Amino acid sequence: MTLASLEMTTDHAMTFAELPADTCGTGDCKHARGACDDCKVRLFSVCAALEPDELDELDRLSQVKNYPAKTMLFDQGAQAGAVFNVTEGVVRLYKSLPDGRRQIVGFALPGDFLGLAMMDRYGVAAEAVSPARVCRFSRAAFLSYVDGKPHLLRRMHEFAGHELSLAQDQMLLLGRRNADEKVAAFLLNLQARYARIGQKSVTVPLPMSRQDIADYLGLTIETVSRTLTKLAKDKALVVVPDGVRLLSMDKLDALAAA
Amino acid sequence: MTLASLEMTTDHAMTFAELPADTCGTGDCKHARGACDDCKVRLFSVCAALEPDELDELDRLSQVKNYPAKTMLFDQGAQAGAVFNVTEGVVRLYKSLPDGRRQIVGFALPGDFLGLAMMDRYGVAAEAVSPARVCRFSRAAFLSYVDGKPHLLRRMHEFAGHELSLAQDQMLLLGRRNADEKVAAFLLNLQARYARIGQKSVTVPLPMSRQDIADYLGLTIETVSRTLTKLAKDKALVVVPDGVRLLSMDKLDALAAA
DNA sequence: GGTCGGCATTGATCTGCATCAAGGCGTCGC
DNA sequence: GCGACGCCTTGATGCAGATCAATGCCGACC
Repeated sequence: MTLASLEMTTDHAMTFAELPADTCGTGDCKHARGACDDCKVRLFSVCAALEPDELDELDRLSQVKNYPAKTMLFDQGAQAGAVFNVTEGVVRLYKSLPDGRRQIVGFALPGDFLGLAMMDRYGVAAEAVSPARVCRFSRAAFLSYVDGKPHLLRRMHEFAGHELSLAQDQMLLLGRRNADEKVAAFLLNLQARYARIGQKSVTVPLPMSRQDIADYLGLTIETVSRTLTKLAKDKALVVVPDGVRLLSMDKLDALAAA
Repeated sequence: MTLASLEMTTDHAMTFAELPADTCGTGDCKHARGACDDCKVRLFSVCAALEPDELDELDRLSQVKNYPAKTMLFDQGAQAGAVFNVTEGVVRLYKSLPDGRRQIVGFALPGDFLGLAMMDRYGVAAEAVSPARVCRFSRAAFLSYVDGKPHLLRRMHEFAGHELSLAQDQMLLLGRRNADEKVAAFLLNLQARYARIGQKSVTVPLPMSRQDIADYLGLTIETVSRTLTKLAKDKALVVVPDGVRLLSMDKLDALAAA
């Protein structure tokens, strides 16, 4: 249900502090009581492990926050002051090298949790790709909340295990697949993730830029573009504004599977 | 302290069953009472979270098992019948594509735990690189043991978070680094891991084959060989039998950092 | 409505690593 | 001792994808 989103300390030297998150008063922050009740992603997220009264308690800790596209939720290496549950929009998680090369390690969709590992520093940076809404919890508060709720910890561990599995799939993709296979696998993967959160369709929205896709697949923007054009020529898909329509699952599956 | 070792279900179709593990009577299996007491890796492993009496209990669940080089501990997609703590030797964890392409997602060293995620199927295959000794626990028994020990679950979650961080580092390496950088980062990483388990040295043993290194770094065996030769020409290291001696941390660091 | 800037596409060329090929070297079995 | 095999190194060549460059497209802003 998720893509890479565990945050934790790494051995690397880190820079920057967490961006100011308490912008209450600017209108994009609410201590929204009862927000959990009609939360669209609750059943997909870690919160599904909680009893109603526990959910109420969590509700009181949460803060709904909106991030416009291209704004940063937190930076790689910053003190981890908060954990997040994405409820709307798409967030990119990435690591960068000093010379600017960037690897996107995952796109977080609604229902995904950022900060699963509850470590004291973020291991990746997170930026809104499209306008995003999140449920924000102070890390300290969330930590003491989890303490004494083994079933929640268990669920978070399950999520973490799933994250790692996806990370390992991505390693296989990055290390051993060619451009066609990478792009096909990416599109089918994204389609399956949309389906799981209730958006089943052969039209796959691509809110992220070609550069983002390239940085996720270990390619260049030109290769992504050419590959999409080639797949379109082969009638495997059609490129539409802000997305693709998948025409031949057979052809795409064949590429993605191997 | 670890490399990729969480095991879990993936979305892929899987084949094979777990290999027969109960070969007691052949001499490579012991229900060794008290094995934990003089365990060399206890303080590095998840077990360090346990109280003496808890350790005794765990001891009774454990089974010491030896795997000769090149034997398989478990296969990708098999029912996860057991979890493991590596105590000696090196284990490779990998995923394969139908056409035989292989990606090693991690090398497990003494202290590393295999099956952290406690899912019902293994997401990767595991094979001994060098003769390996492990502490084996039936998954069901371990699961009920962990149940009611939140501090152990917490520690396993910490390990899982660390694993994911390493996986994300590896994604950056696979997607965005060139051959020189990959090899340098690999060697420094391995050296640091040996140091943490008490083997601090500028001579880094390489028990795995060039093919294994290539499959870990997303390269070919020839490129790994040429890169080592080149680094040796540059006086950054010397290739020695079954390993390398690191001569210039500066040069290697410069490559590995970026 | 026009210009500007960001993003995507397409073409030409280059290059890092893969592929193909040939030995070298150490170890094992007989 | 020596042939065979596995593993590694080295060299020659090829190619997938990177790089360089030009153009198109569209929405924002004045």
